[in-house]
Amino acid sequence: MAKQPRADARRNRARVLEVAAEVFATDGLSVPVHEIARRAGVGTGTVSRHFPTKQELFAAILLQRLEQLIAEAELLAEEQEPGPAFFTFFATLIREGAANRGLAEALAGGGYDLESAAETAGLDLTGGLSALLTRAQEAGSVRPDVDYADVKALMNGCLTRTGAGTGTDPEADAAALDHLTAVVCDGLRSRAGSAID
Amino acid sequence: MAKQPRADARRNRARVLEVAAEVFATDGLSVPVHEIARRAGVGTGTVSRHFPTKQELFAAILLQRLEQLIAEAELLAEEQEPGPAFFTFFATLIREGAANRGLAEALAGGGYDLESAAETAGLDLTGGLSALLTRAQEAGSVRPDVDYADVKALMNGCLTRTGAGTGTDPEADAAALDHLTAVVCDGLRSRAGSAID
Amino acid sequence: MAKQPRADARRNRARVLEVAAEVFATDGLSVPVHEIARRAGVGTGTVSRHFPTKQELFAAILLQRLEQLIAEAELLAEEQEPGPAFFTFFATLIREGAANRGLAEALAGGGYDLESAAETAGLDLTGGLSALLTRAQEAGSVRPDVDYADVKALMNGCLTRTGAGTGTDPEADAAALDHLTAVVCDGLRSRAGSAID
Amino acid sequence: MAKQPRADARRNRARVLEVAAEVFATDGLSVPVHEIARRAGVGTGTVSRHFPTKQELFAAILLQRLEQLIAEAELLAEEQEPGPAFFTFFATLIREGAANRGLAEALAGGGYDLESAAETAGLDLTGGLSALLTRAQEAGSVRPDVDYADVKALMNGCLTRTGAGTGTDPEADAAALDHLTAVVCDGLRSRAGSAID
DNA sequence: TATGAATGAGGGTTCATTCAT
DNA sequence: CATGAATGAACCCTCATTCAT
Repeated sequence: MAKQPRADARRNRARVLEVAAEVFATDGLSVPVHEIARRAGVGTGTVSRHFPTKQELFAAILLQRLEQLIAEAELLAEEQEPGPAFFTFFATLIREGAANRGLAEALAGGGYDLESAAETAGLDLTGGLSALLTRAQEAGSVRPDVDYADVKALMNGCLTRTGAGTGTDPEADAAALDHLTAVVCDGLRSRAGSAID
Repeated sequence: MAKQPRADARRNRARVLEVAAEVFATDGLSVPVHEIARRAGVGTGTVSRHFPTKQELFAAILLQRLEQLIAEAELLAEEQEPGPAFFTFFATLIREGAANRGLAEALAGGGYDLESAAETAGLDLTGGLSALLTRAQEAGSVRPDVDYADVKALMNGCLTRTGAGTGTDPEADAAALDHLTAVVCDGLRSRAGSAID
Repeated sequence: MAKQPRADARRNRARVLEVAAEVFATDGLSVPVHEIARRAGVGTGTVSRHFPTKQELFAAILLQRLEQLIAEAELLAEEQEPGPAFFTFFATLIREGAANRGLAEALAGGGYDLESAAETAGLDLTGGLSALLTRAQEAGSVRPDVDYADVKALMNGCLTRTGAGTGTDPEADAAALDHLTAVVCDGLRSRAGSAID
Repeated sequence: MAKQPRADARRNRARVLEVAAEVFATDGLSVPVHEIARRAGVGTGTVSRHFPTKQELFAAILLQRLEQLIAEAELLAEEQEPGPAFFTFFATLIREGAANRGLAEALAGGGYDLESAAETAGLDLTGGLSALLTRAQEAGSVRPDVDYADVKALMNGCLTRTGAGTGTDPEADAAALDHLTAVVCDGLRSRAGSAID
């Protein structure tokens, strides 16, 4: 059992995480580190000490969130029927991403390779979602010819809807996003053949 | 007899466009202008002469491509039934974007406002796709409760599938993309109600 | 007890100011920021940190000097008769500008809008000099048909005398400048009619 | 007698001179060479062929003007009394400079050493003005304790009045300039002692 | 450990001058 | 000769990272 870091160090680390999460969520991953330090009320050096690289800060933020999401996935897997579990989780991810610009950027692959970071960290979003997907497919709730990558792509697509609709009515945006989510879920459920008419 | 620009200038301009198109397609819109100049074997000033601003270089490349695509859209609108016209064009856009990281970034809105650039240039991708969509909906080939933004979002989503394709087997990637496209088209076609089961 | 900036930062800032003041005084406002950094023995980023913009560096140097000069003007206004107060201050400005190419450039309006920068900073050179002028005119020490712009122009004129002084004998230059200043002051004092004879 | 350049070359040279004179007069010496070529309807290479360096273009323009002015000075010297000759020429220079931003910049020493260029070219503005000045001083029309450099400085001063008054009423500007000129002439005429009151 | 100042490479753009056509 | 495209150094500014205090 490793020695605990000093209490103030732990507090600072937590504070940086908290602020960075907010800032990345609001403004995306390209916010200068400097800005995060400023808002957290610490020096830039403090950020760098805890997260030697901006990428590592991304990882800490995003993987932390991912971990919670995976936990939710597991809970859903236990508590609900395969179909609803999958669809609920899918919608959750989308709402999450819509509320979190940085997460959306990372999921879309822009400028930060979340997937491999997760893998390195031993997290398995892929696994969590994959498991839900597979079960839903086995239960016949989701068409069998889609895979994890497809689902992720559809999720990313939904997320770009939000990006575009800035400056208008946030409630309308949210409604439109929910509607699109529903449409996509419909598509995933449908068992139709797929010739192009 | 219009006054032609000098032959060597045309060659260089073409070379810059060609190289930039390649580089943007491969590496995205954030490659330094300097790098494009280097690969084209010209000085940075030469790039700036032909395209005074990086944005104008984007425009030259992307709008040229867009123009062709819009022409295709119009052709399809004339020659095919509403449904197939829409779905074919949708698939075309996706294949195009998948082969072109820069285009995909621009379509997704990251770092370059393609939409308004197109508008300025008198191009109307929105209009082209919108028209196809509306007609397909009127013909009953596409569910009536999706709009242009939804379609664009789904397109963007498909495009992120490629991004993830970790370079293993390009043919498999292309096949997977086509499959996803087909799935999405299915979804757009389905007339089902949309309760989350 | 106000929070002091760090000692080394203060030293560097001071060093940059000092070097920049020297360099601008000697070589004018068009010296590259890079050069100032080099001579100060710091990186370009250090200059930018303290003075985010070249203009702000100008401001820091010139307004500081201006502030002192305005204070002098106010002191003179209180302690001396209107005439001497005005003429002394006028001569002071000229000597100052003669020793400071950057200040002279800024006063002449070349490349940096000192006037409006001063206004923004709450400084009012115009006001200071204007007030002295008006009072001297009311006291009958300065001919009533000149205005602030005239005075400023005459000052600028005197300053170009130095510019020409081809480096031969600095003492002789200074003497010549003082003499010219005296001549101009004579002219401002004279009450004669002004037909061109 | 050297061989004449080709007729079209002579025409081009003349055209460039003409346009450059206009442009420098209007916009100052910092206009890009490119812009002059463009307005003259020639290639940049043509400008460079005739005037290998921007400085040489300055010289050609400004010295040509200077030559005319010197001729005027000589004419005045012959045809008028010493005093009026001097004052008239002085006023002429000022009006010239006020109408010619480039000339004013050069006279003020900003970015181009007109004086030494003139010397190199065998022109002697100094001489022309100096001669007028000396004669006027000998005739008792100008105070004896000013020299050529003083006069030039006063002229430059007058010229900065114009620079400042942009954007308002051009006629008022011209009137103010004439008034200032008259004031300065008064000062040059005055025989008063010059203690600072 | 925390700080935040220092660093310096890297970005896009401009322009006097050169040189192939 | 004329052309104007090509050049590339120079400019100012940004920011992730390092390191003296």
